Amino acid sequence: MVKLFDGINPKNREKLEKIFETQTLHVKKNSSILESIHGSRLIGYVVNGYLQMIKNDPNGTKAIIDEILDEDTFNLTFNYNEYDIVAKEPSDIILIDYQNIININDFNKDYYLQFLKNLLEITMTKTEEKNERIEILTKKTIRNRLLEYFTIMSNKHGTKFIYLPFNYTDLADYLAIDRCAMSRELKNLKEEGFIEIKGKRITLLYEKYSSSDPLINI
Amino acid sequence: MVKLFDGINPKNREKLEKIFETQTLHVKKNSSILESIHGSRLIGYVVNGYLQMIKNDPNGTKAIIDEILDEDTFNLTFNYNEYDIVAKEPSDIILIDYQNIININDFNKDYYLQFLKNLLEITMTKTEEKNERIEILTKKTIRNRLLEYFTIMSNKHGTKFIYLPFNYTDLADYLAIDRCAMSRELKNLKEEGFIEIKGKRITLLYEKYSSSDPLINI
DNA sequence: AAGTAAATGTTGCACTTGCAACATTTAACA
DNA sequence: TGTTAAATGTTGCAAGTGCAACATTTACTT
Repeated sequence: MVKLFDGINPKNREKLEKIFETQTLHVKKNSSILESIHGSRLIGYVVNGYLQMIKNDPNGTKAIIDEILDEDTFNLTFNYNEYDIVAKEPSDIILIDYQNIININDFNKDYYLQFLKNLLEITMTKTEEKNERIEILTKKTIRNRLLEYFTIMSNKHGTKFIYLPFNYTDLADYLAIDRCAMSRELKNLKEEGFIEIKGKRITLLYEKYSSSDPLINI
Repeated sequence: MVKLFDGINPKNREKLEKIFETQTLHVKKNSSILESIHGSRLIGYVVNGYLQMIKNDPNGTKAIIDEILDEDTFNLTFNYNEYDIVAKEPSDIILIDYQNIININDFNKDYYLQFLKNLLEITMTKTEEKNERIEILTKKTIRNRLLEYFTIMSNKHGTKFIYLPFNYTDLADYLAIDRCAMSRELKNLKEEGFIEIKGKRITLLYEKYSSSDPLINI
């Protein structure tokens, strides 16, 4: 997985940060970064910590739009749509105004080009991740969403073991289903012998899954 | 909306296409492009036409992952996840192997930089669009999905009139809901006086919408 | 270690929605 | 223009799920 400053030595990275006029942010757990930022489009780089891009409904429903882990990058645009970035863990972030990246025209240092390519690569990968997310959310039943999620995770890491990257409450939010109903369905899947659960480790006991055919047990 | 070759004159565009070894594709209506491509990661540019990135479930459920209109750009990666690109209208496409874009190192022509910036800009905007999609799919009821979609479209164009970019069958697929159930709910919304429907033109009759509060009529 | 908050497990019930089956309208095309 | 296909409208019903309310476990905090 490419990171934002890959292939750029510390000295050149420092130069870049100066040119971009980056600002550094230390965010406490459970606090938002919205009040401490300005600009119309920002690139954020998480040095360490864990962020969530969320959209709060007035009715209390929390939609997890994106999750941003260590050394990950996100972009935030301020328009008609208001998202919030909340630190689930204490986080250190670097913020760059997108315009400062783009407006550099005759700066033909190779590390600037490298930076652009990194950012492009990261953004494209992000798009693919979002495609997967969309694919999951397209499933109509809780069972199919869970199985689709498991299958994707399993394929991604090439093993039948899945370590959930977040807790079950957040997983329910991520899959956009009711936590209690999810809990019920996980129990069903366990009892029917399709999965095994030990804390945040889930083992897939089925060979192949398609949402139409019955599951094939091994 | 930035397009892939914006700010690049025809002569330089031609040079770029040569260096990138682009291939041109003419796709008939309702046919897939999967069989005619190779590479591990592709950038596609739709000269004219209309494409859909879809994921077919064995049970016949069609998930619309992305829709690609005229002069739009998409990226396609071949990994564990198999998507299909289908032309809903006869389309002309330019395909570029992503590696050919990235592997150019000491080519410091300004139009190459411009191209990279365009691609970056487009990809970021794409990410935001997918965020909106995710936001919609996060809603748990048909009514809320419809209203969220309408609100986003309305805000985007700054008017209370919405012209659906596709037919109702596809809209249902896009919102990942049953077409019949959607038809039923649209009827309800009409009868309750929240919207007005004339073909593919929908007029919003409410001032503000939040999925918790009751709708405010005007 | 005690006390509090957060996360997880459980279950009944009302309601929404997917599904199926069919009618009707509109579009496509020879 | 007539014929066929596609899109849209309608509705009963069974099934799945959100919601609420609560029990229990685990994680924090001082």
